[in-house]
Amino acid sequence: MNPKVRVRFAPSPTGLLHIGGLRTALYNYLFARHHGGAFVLRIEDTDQARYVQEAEQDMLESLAWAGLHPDEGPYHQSSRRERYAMYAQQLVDDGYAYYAYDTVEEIEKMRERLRSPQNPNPKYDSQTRMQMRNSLTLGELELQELLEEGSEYVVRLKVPQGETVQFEDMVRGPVSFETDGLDDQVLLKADGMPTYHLANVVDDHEMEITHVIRGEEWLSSAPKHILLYKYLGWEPPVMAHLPLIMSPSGGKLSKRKAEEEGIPVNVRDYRKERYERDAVINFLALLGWSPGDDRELLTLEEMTREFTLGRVGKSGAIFDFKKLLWFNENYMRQRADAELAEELMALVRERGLPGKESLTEKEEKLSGDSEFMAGVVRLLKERVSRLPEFLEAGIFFFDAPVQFDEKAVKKGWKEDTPPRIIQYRDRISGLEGADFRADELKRILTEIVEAEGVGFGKLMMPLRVAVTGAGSGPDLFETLELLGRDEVLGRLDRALQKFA
RNA sequence: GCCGCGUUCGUCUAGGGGUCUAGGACGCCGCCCUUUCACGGCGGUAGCACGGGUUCGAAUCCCGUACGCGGUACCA
Repeated sequence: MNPKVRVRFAPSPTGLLHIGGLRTALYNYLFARHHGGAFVLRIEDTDQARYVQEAEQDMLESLAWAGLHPDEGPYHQSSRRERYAMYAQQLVDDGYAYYAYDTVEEIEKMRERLRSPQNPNPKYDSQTRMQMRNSLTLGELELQELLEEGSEYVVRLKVPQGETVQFEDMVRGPVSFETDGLDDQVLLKADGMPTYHLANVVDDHEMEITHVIRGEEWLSSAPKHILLYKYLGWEPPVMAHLPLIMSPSGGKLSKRKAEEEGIPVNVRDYRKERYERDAVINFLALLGWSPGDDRELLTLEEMTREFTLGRVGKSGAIFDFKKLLWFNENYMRQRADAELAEELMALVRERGLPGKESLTEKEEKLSGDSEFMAGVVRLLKERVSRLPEFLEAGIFFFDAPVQFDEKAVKKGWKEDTPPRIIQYRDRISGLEGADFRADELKRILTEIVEAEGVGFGKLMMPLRVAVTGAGSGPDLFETLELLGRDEVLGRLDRALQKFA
């Protein structure tokens, strides 16, 4: 336990919370909780052009859904601009940064001029800065003039030449960069907003963040941050760069790729599709981390107890959707039927039944009957992976089948079938209320097939097709019981007519 | 191109010099259970990227190659 530990999750509100972002948040959360420290939420809204209105709300809701409750925040960088400007000025005053007046066109011109096969992306760096228009190259007078004109400028970090920046990454071990490979990063943009680099360093310091746990895409900019801490006279936090979540086809799991491969990418989608919260968390935790033994199903508490950065892997992890489903099945089956039924009912209220424009009175009544819905859950629980699938797999519970599985019909409905169905129909039609039970229904069927001297399937198969439209499904007698006598009789009559 | 990071079954991973003829999980395949389908049980398939070292001994340490990924913006 180290109560001094403070970590932050710092998403930028440029879109909905990404599933990879949730994992980063989770690892931060687990680390903080493991050490009894604080988990801080900070919104990095320094890019006004890419700001998305609903993003922040979504982050908050998604984090809450995931159960990752921040101890502090959300803090907003947009409301702290004076701080950044102040430190940027300090850096300039101390000679670690400078004003640059180059327009984007001028920079682009420089790039075009220097671009070559060997150097496809020329940088604004110690090699080129003396050829640009900045406070290092411009004369006193010219500078004065620009200032008076109110010309736009940015503040750039003056990266030193020939130095090596080294730091210890908690996931990767020692990492080092040559400053010659770094560019003179813009710290303060022309609109007065800081870039991520300045803002995150200032905030992490002022918010007393002890450990920066973030995605590997930040590894390359870490040396710039280390430099900034040094120039600002601050102790840098411990860094930990997490491996990326990859798409099955390779590469970072981007929105486009994920969607192409049928993987929901926004946490909101998981909420909407009613994935089990614990399943998503458990799955994400194990995507890049392991408790060190063979356990796979872990509670948040267990994960918290076991979590250390040392057990986080170094290589990217491919998002295995099937494994997520396995976790989802596991957690879903642990829940009570009644509870799942409640959720299912809410789902129906929200989006109706699959394939139906609107609900009929009967559908309305059935889907609002918690006992009936719990029955649907009970019969289908071992056969579906996600909550909405109860509706898809159990649509026949609400209405007599319209479509009949052709193969099942062909296989099960023979010449001699109708008389047996009629026989069964007549027998069960005599069952009153409470007698219309699975065991009784099975007994009667057994009697008939035995009397006829045929196998169970001879009657069961056509019966199932007639009632559900499919060749397979949950226990037939339980299904009949749940459907109720009148409904079953009606369906049998319809089928008899249809296949006559 | 340059810089950085990485590389154990198809996938997620355990493994941190001998106990590894490399363990678990998902997936896949088969068998059992069940006169359906699932669930469950049992079993199987499959991997240390490659090449050099170091060492009595290397999946484990070092170097190189290959491949992958990330970065290379007044985006985060």
